[in-house]
Amino acid sequence: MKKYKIGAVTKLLNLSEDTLRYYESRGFVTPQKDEDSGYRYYDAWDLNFLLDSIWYRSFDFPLKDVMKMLNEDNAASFADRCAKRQVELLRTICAYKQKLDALARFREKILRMKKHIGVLEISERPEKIYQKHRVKDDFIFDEDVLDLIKKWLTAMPLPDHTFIIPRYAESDAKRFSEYQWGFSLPPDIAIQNGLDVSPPAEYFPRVKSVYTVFTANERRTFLDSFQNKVVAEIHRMGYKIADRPMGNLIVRLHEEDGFTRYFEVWTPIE
Amino acid sequence: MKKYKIGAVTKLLNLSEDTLRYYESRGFVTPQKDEDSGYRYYDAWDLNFLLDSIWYRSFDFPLKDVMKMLNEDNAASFADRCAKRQVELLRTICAYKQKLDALARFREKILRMKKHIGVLEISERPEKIYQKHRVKDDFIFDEDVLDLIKKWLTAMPLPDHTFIIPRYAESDAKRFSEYQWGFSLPPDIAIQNGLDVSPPAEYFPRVKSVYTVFTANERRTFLDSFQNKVVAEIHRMGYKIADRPMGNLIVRLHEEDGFTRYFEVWTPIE
DNA sequence: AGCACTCTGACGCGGCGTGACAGTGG
DNA sequence: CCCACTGTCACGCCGCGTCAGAGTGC
Repeated sequence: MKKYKIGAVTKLLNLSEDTLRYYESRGFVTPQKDEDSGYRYYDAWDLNFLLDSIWYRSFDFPLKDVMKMLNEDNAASFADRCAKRQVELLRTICAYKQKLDALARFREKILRMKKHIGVLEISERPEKIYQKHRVKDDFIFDEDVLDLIKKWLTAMPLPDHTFIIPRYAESDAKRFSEYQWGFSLPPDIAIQNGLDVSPPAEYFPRVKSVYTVFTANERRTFLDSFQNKVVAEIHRMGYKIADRPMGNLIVRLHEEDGFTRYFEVWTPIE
Repeated sequence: MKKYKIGAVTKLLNLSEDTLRYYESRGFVTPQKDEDSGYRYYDAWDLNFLLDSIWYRSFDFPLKDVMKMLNEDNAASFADRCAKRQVELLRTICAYKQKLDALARFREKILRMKKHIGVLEISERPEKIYQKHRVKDDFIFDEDVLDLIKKWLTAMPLPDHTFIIPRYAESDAKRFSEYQWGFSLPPDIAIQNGLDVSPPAEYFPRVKSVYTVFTANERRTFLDSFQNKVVAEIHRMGYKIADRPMGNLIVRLHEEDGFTRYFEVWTPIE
C-alpha cells in the first residue's frame, strides 16, 4: 500500500503541514511514524480520515465534534450532532441577514444624508417603538430599564439611536431645552426580536411631519444646533409644531475641524 | 456632567470590564483617569463612543476598522468600509446557506440509509459531473489533477465522495476488481461554483439504475462487500448490468465491532 | 554532497474571559 | 474598619500560521 509523506499529503488535500500535525494531536488521524526519524507516513486509510475531517470541518463543526464524528459517533449521536449544527447554522444565517439589511440601510442613509441638510421636506414619520434610556446625557439607572436596555443592545444592529425633544408645546423656541435618548425600532421588527412593545416602551404612530437632517459638532452642541437649524427654519416656513420632534443619530464622522454628528429628525406639524 | 465608574458602565452597556479596558487599549474611548487611584471615569461623550462601538461591532467589523470608523473616517471612506463589509456579509451568508443545505441533505441520507441496506430499488441515477482523484486507493499525483482537486476541496461540503467501478462489462463477477474514487456534483451546482465540467472531469447522464445501500467494515473490504452484497444480488434478480456502477460514501460510523462504512450505489441496468 | 524535506517546540493572532493579588472609595 | 469596587498583569481559548534550529532521505 502506498505511503505518503507529509508534503505529499499537503499537495493532495490542500492542508498545511501544521494543520496535519495539529489534526494528529487532536486524534483525527494516526499516521505510522518512523521510529528513528519521526517522519510521518500516511496511508490510504489515513487519507480517508483526513478527507472526512475536511468534509466535517466544512460545516464548521468544532474540532472536538469532528473527533467524535470520526471516532466515536454511532448513527443516532451522529444525526443529533448534525441536527444541532443545522439549528446553529440557521440562527447564524438569520443573524447575518439582519446585519446585512441593517448595514445596507445604514450605508444608504450616509450616502443620502448630506442632500437633506437644511432642506425641509414633508414626510410621514414611520411607526416606531421607543425605549428611553437617557434623560439629557444621563443614563437612567433603574433596574428595570437596565434589563430592557440589555435586550435592546443584544438586538443590535437593529435599533436606531433615537432622541425625543419633549417640550414641543411651548411656542417660545427657547423652551426646547430638554431631550431624551433611547432606542427605537419599527413595531414588527421589535416583536420579531422579542423586544417588549408595552410600557415603559412607548409607541409612536405614523404622523405627518417635516423631515430634515442637521449636524452638530463637539459635545454640548446638540440642542443649539437643533434650535438654530431646524426649529427656527420650521417657524420661518410658517409650520406649527404639533408634537414632540423625534429623530435618530445617523453617524458621527471625522471631518477637517473635528467630529461632526449627523442627525435626522421628524417634526410633527399640524 | 455625570461620571460613571467602570462597574456602572458594564451595567449600562452590557460590556464586561475587561472588554471596556480592551476597547480603551484599542483607542475606542479615552475615559478620564484619576491620577492617584487609576480609576476610570466615563462621561456621556465616552458612552456615546462606546455605544457606537457596540453598533459597529454588531456588523462584525474588526476592531481595527471600528477604531477608524470612530476616529478617522470621513463620509467617503466610511461608506467604502460599509460597502466592503456588505460584500463580505453577502458572501458569508451564501456560504452558510450552502453549508446548511448540504448538512440537511447529509443528515437525511444518514437517517434514510439503513432502510435501503439489502434492498434493491429501480431508480434513476441523477446527472453528475465527476472528477477522479484516486485509482483504487492510490492518489493520482498529476499536477493538473492536483490543481483541480484543490478547487473541488475548497467547494466542500458540496462535492460527494464518489466511486466508480469501471470493469462493468465482464459477466464474471470476479472481474469487478478495480475501482476509482473522486468527487461528484450535479452539473448546475458545479457550474455555479466555478468547477470545470469539461475533461478531465467526466459527465454522467441520468440513467435507469438499481439503487441500494451497502456497508463495508475495516480497510480492504470495500470491493468484496460490493461484490457480495450488490453485484451478486443484482445477478440473482436477473438484471443485466449495463454500465459502470457509481456511488457515494455516505458516512463512516463507529459501531460495536469497529468502523462501518455506508455506501450508496447506482448500478445501471438494461 | 547537496538539497529538499521533515521534525519539534515556541510564539502570535483576534476578541475577549479568567484569575491572582493589590490598592481604593464611601 | 468593612467590603465592594477597581487597578494591573499574566495566562487561557480556538484553529491554526509562523518562525527557528536541528535532523533526515534520496
